[in-house]
Amino acid sequence: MPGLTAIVNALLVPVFDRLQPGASPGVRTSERADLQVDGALALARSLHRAPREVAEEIARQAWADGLEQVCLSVEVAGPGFLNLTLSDQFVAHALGAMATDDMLGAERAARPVKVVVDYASPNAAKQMHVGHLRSTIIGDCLVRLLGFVGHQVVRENHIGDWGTPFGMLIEHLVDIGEDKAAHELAVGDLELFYQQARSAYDSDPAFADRARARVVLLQSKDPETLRLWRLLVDQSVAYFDRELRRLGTCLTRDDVVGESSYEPLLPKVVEDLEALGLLVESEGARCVFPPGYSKRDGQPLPLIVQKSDGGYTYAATDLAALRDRVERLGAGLVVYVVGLPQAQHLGMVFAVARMAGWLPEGTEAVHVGFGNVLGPDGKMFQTRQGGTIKLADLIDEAVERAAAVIAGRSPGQERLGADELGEVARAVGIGAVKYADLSTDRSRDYRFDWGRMLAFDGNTGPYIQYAHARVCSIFQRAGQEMAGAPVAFGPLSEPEERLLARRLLGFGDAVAAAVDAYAPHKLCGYLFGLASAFTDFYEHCPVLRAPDEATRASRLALSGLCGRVLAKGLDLLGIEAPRRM
RNA sequence: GCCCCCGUAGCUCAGUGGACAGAGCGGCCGCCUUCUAAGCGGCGGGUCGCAGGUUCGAACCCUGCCGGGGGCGCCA
Repeated sequence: MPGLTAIVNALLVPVFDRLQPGASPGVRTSERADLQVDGALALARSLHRAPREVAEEIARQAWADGLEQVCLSVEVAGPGFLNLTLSDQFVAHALGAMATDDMLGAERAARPVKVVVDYASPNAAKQMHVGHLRSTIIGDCLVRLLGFVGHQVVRENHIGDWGTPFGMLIEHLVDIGEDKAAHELAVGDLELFYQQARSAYDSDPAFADRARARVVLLQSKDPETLRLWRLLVDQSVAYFDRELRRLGTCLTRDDVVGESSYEPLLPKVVEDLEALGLLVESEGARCVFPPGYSKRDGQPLPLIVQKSDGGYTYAATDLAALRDRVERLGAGLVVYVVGLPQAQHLGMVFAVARMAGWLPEGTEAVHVGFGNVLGPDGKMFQTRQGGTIKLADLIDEAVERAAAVIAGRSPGQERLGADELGEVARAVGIGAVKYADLSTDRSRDYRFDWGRMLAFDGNTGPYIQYAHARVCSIFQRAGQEMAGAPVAFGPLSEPEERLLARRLLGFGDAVAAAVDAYAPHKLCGYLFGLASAFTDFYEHCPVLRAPDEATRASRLALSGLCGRVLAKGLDLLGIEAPRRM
């Protein structure tokens, strides 16, 4: 279903086209009117005419062309803007159409493709931390958004399960014994395991020698080494699965496609690069030099695919993965939810893939980068001791803090039972963490602050959830299901009804904006505006005690649609919407 | 030295070509016999890092500079 701006835009395009082919009406939402049209100003310039005069002419012609069907009035304002006031009938009609649309007014992708989303990507035998949390939360939201608008989404959790670190990890496993190692990994004590392996490697030359020898065994597919490696990876994956499940993500064990999966493809990547004449041997390493990248000294910067010792680099793995996703899976778009420091590396990988023809015309690879997670002090988010914050501890703390806030609610209201309180605390705590991450521009560093993310005021998860719970409360008192809310929207005579209606009709545009820019925060911003508009409406417009039956039905319809949009919006963010809080 | 990201109210952040730059928090003042006051309204608060340029119009685009962070050959 086309959005509101699209409908009005379509009405105006012929008028603009007549004055100058291709001119854009520039319809947008506005604080001064239901919709605003900016295009007359730009048009006036290229026609060398007075802007207000052009605006008047457009208004007249558009009115005759059918704008009358949807608008109560069109006014020329300021230097030449058109302010549109939509007619009540049209707003009511649009709301009705939205309420009966299973996309709630969002538009399907014009060209649906298979999209691979590469996200989360923790390292086997290593703790998951806040960096993985960001990738996971943002990636999961994009998976939901892209799927919602009709793309076929393939999730890939590209875990680090191959390479030189596994020599020392396997030797450490051998040293402490398989049973003990399995136990440590199973209970999620990966930090300890990794650090011990690391320190043995750094301090014990004999251990380091064994570790290096083990890498060779692993690469030559020695059966016993592979068995031990498998043990490490399986335990790690089981641990990741538990944490990701608790977080409430779309990722499952089936989505784990580790670096090792691409290992068999690496020789062919290098062979083919060589056959294409792209491979250059430099200082013993085998490299590709994509144009546009340079080193400190201004010389071309290589993407090293094979080291001088014959080992493959992660550039080779990334190339193999990208190639596999396009060639075998048939991906038209591959999205990498990876930290911003990887921008140059991924840019080079994409460039080389293009040069090699592995990323043909019409297919696209996108780096959806993100900034660091900072602590409340503005420095890297760490424990007081300077250690990594475990994802599991973070989730525990979120749920505990949410429970404390919920338990401290003002007296005189219905108390939640212990079971429900636990469930709500889980939804609110985890939702707060996710929302805080998603609600700011992902390319910036973001400051992790418990107090702010769990506040019930402002652009927070709990605030949106609370607005939804209030809608549910109305329906509970009315003895109705929200899903079965009326879809007949009345006159909307109060300003708060009107504003709520306008905000509701913006859902499709908000989804499109978030998808187009891979920017979840645009959806968050929309939901905050909607929740605010609902709260305003709720304060000023009694629903169940409305003055008359028609108003009551209309307000119930508005509430119901709002509740559904809030729930859907939260769902797209990967956040639950409890019915009571 | 080159490249990338960031710089907006005391704080945390929206806004990336359109009308007087917005929100939340914090501060001050109001609002609960009324569908959840976990809320709402009001007041105060900004040379949009600096300087040029393009444009009818710039926080937004271009150039230079300042400040913070990151990257720049065999770790991933």
